Amino acid sequence: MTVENALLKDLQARGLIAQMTGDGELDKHLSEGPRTLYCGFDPTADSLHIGSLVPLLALKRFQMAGHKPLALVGGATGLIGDPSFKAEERKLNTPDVVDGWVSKIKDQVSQFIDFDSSSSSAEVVNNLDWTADIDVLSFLRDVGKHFSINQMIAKESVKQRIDREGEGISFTEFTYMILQSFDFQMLNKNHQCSLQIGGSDQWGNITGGTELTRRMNGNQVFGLTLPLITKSDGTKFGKTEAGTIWLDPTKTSPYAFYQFWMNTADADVYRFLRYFTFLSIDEIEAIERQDSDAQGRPQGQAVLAREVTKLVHGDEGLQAAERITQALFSGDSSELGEDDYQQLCLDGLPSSRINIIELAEKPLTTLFTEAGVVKAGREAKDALKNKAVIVNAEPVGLDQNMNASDVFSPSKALYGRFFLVKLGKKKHHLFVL
RNA sequence: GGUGAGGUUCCCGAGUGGCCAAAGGGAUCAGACUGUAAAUCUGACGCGCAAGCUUCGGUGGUUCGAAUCCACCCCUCACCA
Repeated sequence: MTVENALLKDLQARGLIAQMTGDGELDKHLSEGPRTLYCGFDPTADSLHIGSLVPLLALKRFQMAGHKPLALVGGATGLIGDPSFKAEERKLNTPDVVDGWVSKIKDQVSQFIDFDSSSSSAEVVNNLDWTADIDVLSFLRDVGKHFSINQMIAKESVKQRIDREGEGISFTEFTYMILQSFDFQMLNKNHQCSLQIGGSDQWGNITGGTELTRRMNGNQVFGLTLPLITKSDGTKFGKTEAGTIWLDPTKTSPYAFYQFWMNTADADVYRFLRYFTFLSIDEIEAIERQDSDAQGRPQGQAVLAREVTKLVHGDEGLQAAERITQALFSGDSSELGEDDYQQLCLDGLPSSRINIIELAEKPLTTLFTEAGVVKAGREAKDALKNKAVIVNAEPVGLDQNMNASDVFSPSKALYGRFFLVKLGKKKHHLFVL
């Protein structure tokens, strides 16, 4: 579909439009003036992860184009659980747990959108506010009556739960779609919200909302979904062996976050620049061109890491991440002063304290396992055998395994207390006496 | 409810009495090559520095010896009702 609206054009050029409702009418709708749109984020953990980044940035893209974004935190829907494309029923979290997560996610969401830009100022809303006090009978009569079970069952998003033998869906989760549709209708009524955006897995829930709004409010509203982010090698985006990449800096340090983007495959990096940054398409294409002309190392990953880290963790977080990266990967740690080592700890370089007394009896393999440098002693052993372990620029072999007190003797420590351990090419850990 | 198939180490999947910590593949980790890529090659891959210790749905049993045989139980899948 060809679009006229500048914002939609940009989104399309970035590959950020999976589906749209309204057969071109959304195009006109957005061009006619500032609109209010919303995107929901359910509290399923105490932090959002990078999977939520695309919709979060999309809200910002709309805001920059003059529209008013509402970030909805699902205090109510989080109590129910979205069954869309989920293979199995999820266990319910207790209300106080969800409530705690709501406040954290409110804060997180808030940092991405502008709350002080006159007519397009963002707002954060919580769907618990309009669902908590609703009574069952009203809900069933006023809202439920508009939904056809036949249509709900036919939705692709719940199909595998309906069709598949051995897996079922509870009435609770089945109702999720109605709740989310109700949100859209309420936001339309109270905030003149006319567009909902979300991941492509939300299509069914979103169209449910446009239907309900039309029936209850008589208003035409729109939906737009963003693509599921895929990786060229087919593995799931957003996870590493070490786990999920969270937006919360205490769960994933800015340094680890930066490194995650740094490790993006060449085949994905220019696409990701389109998805995850505000760089213009022209700028991104220029980078791509330069990289393909130049021999050797591309700059795409570094640009991506810098841009996204800055968006999520601000200038300070970016600086911290770059400081560590510079110190560890430039191969020149001799430049670092005592204060710099202090700073690396604060910046989020993994570190642990060591106790000299315990060292005498402790093999290096155990020490590294306990510090979380490796998952099992075997990995450490393997690395030691391969001369892949470097402590303060000095290689350490397997023969030193039972000799920890010598390897980490105070006389060898930098500034009397620091040991920079490198295991393999990418794992760094700071041990402090 | 009936019939059939099956539950093996992170995943897939061999193994039907000792040679089994258990083939093969994937994932992962490390090395070489590189760009903190990709592809490729090499090594490791239950836990443990080691001696050694603990695994093959669960519980008992047979046996010098079981993932492999027996009994019961639990669960999954397929087809039928």
